[in-house]
Amino acid sequence: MASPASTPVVTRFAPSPTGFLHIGGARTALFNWLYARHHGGRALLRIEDTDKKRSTQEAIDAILDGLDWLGLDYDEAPTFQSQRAGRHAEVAHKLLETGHAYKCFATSEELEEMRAQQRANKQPMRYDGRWRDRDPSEASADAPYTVRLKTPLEGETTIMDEVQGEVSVANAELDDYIILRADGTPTYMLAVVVDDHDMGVTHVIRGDDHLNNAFRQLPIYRAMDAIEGGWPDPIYAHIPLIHGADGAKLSKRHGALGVEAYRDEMGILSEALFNYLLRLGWGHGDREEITRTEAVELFDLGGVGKSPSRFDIKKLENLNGHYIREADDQTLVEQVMQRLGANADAGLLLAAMPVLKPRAKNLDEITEGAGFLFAKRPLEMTDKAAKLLDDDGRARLALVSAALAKENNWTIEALEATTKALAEAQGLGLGKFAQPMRAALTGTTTSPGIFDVLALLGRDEALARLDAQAA
RNA sequence: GGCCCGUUCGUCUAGCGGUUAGGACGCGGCCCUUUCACGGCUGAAACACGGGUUCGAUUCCCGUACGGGUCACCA
Repeated sequence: MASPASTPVVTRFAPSPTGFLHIGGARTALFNWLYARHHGGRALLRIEDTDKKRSTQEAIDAILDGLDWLGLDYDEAPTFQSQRAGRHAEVAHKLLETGHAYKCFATSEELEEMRAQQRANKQPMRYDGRWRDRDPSEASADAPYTVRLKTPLEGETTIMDEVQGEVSVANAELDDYIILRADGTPTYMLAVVVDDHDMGVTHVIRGDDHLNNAFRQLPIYRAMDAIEGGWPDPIYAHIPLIHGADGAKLSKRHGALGVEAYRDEMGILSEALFNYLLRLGWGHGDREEITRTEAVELFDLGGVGKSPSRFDIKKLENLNGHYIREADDQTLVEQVMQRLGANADAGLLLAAMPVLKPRAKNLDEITEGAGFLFAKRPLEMTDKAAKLLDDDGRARLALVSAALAKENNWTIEALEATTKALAEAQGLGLGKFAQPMRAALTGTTTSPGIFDVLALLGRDEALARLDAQAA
C-alpha cells in the first residue's frame, strides 16, 4: 500500500567506501531503492567517507558501478559526508550551547585506564560521565576536548522498527558518546543523524548491525527537535545480515565478493542477482521469479524476515540459468563476445544462441559451449570424445559423411531425416551415429542437438570435420 | 561478560490458534531424448528444547540451548 501523500518517502543507501560493493551492501541498497520506488518516493545515496584513511576513490567507483549494474538509480547526485563536516560541527555546537552536550577533557590514556579497570571489575565498558557535570573551567584553558552528547540517565528508549518490531533499551545502557573529536571533526554517530535530517530521510533501512546505534542516535534527533523543531524521529527498519554458506558472518573468505565479481568472474546476470538478493530475507508467498518491475510493485518491509539468511550460490546459479533463457539473444552475444576474444564471429554466435543458452547457467558456460563454433581443424578432442572415435565410430562417420555429402538441402530437417534413415538402414539407434558425430564435430561429448550443430557449422566445415575423423 | 536480536526441510522461504505444515534450490527416481541441458511427473527431507495460556499450539507468553549483532576520538 502506498503511504499517504502527506508523508513522501525518502530512503538512502549510505556505504562507506572502504571496499567494493559486497553482497550485503547490495541487498541493503536494493531494499532501500525498492521501498522508495514502491512508495513513489525518492532514493538517495550518501558516501560515508569521513574516514579518509580508509576511503578510496577506487571503492567509490566500484560501489557506483555495482549499483548501476544492478539497475539501482538515484534521484540526486550522491552526498559526500566528508564535505559536510562544517555542518556537523555546527550542530554539535548548537547541542553544546543548549546544554544537550558537554566538553570532555579526558585524555585517551585516561579513558583507556578507565576501561581497563572496568574490564578488571567485570563492569560494562562505558564512559563514566566524569565530565558530564564538571565545570569546564576545571581544565586548563588550552586543553584539548571532545564534545559528548548528554544522554538521558533513566527511563528507556523504544523504537517501533519496521522489521524488528518494538525494541526497547534502558537509557542507563547508553553512555555519553563523543559527537565531536578533539580535532573538531564529527564522529559517524553525529554525521549520520545530521545528514539524514538534512537530506530529508524518512526511512532508515540498514543492516541490523546498526540496531543498537538507533538508540544512541535518537537522542540527537530529540535534542535538536527540542532546540529548533523539525527533527522528527525517522522510521527505522533494521534488516538482518547475510551469512556465508557455513552460517558464519560473511567475510572476504567466503561469499563476500564484490558484485562485479559475480558479473565478471561468474557470469551472473544483473537480473539474476537482483532477483536472488530480493528473495534472500524477503518473501512474497510462493513467488520465486520476480522481475524488477514486479519487485517495485510487490516489495514491502513486512515481508522481510528477522533472522539472518545464508548465501546459496546454487540457487543464484539456478536463477541465473532462468534469466539467461529469458535474455535477449543479441544482449547475450555482446556479453559472450567479450569472453570469447577476437577470433569469434558474432553473427554465428547469434545464430547459435537459441540452442546454446538453454544449457547454460552462467555466461562462462555459454562461452564454453560456443567453443566448437570457432574451433580450428584439427579439433582438439577430450578424452571421452576420443573414445567415441574407435573403429566402429570412425566407420559410421564415413557412412554419415557420404550420405550427408549427397544432401542438397542443408537444413536441420533434411539432415535429420537423412541421418535417421541411414541409422535405420544399418539397424542401429541414432545415438550410435550421433555420438561419434558429436565428437568429430565439436571435440566433446556434450553439445546442442547434433543437427543444430551440423546446420550451424555449414556444409563445408561440417563435412570437413566429419571426414577428418572418418575411417 | 553487559545489552539487543533471532531459531519452520541441508539452504531460501509460505504460514500470522484448528493445514495431509505449502513452494523454490539442492538431492533421489521416472518420463522426454542423439549427448548435455530444458521441460514434465514423482520421492526423501523441517516447526531447536522445556514449561505454561487455550477446547486446541508451528503460531501467544516465560525459561533453556544454540546462533548472530553490538559495546572506539571506525563507519
